[in-house]
Amino acid sequence: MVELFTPQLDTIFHALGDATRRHMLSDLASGERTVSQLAEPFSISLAAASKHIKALENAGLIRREVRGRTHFCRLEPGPLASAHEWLSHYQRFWTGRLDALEELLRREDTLKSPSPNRDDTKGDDR
Amino acid sequence: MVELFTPQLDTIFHALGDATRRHMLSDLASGERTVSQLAEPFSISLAAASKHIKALENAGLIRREVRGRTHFCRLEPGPLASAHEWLSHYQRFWTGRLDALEELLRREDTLKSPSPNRDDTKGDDR
DNA sequence: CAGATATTCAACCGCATGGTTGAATTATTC
DNA sequence: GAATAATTCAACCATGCGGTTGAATATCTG
Repeated sequence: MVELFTPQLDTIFHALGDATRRHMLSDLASGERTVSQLAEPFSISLAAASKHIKALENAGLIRREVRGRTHFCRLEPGPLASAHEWLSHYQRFWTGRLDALEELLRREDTLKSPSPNRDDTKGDDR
Repeated sequence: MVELFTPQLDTIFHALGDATRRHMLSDLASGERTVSQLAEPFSISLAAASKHIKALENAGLIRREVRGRTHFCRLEPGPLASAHEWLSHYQRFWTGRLDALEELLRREDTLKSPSPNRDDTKGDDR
């Protein structure tokens, strides 16, 4: 179907909406990192970093493996793929390319006939 | 550089982190909508919808054109493309494929250290 | 002009967020 | 066993968010 599991997208996009967390992800792109390593570039407390990491973990964006007293984090690609896929749905808007489905929708729109979904024909045109 | 203009990504991803706003965007994908039309599917006040719309506008995700007393909103693809592009940096993690940028980074990496893959254990004792 | 329509503004509420600090937990090391 | 290291927990604080309601601002219409 067109729509993904939206509550997950909520937490994924929310996690991505913070520069610190995006930076952590980009750090994790080059390999496994411990909590302290992830926290190091920022001038925030370790507790604050821990919360960020938990947000990422909660969104499924990273996975944590505890070895001894150290927590190692690794990137988990699935949710990133989901977000990417959701955005791909709008790709036609910046590429200008239409696929079959979009062409259909667009045809209806230019014909100005009542759409299948919402027939708000009460509005005047200009 | 790998990173886009991060403050913009903050607001873009934040705007996308709400199901109501994502729904509005998907509505706008089939064409121009007024504020009331955008608000209609949800059981929230018009003022609340207005705030959502302002968040989308603020992130540059939509553009507003006022004709008479009615505000028409249209999708603005640029920021969506930015978000999509940012996520694309991580595409290799779920496709297993390397893009050009990654190949470059990786080439540098393999030149520096013998470890070919992403395990860069730097001087870690034990 | 009066009234209806479309939308925003302003004040408020409850709750989540991102930050802090200090104590607690768990694991390693001497 | 005691000290140190890695991380979380708990309490707290300021700020922002998503929601509400009621008034305000334009604009269209009769």
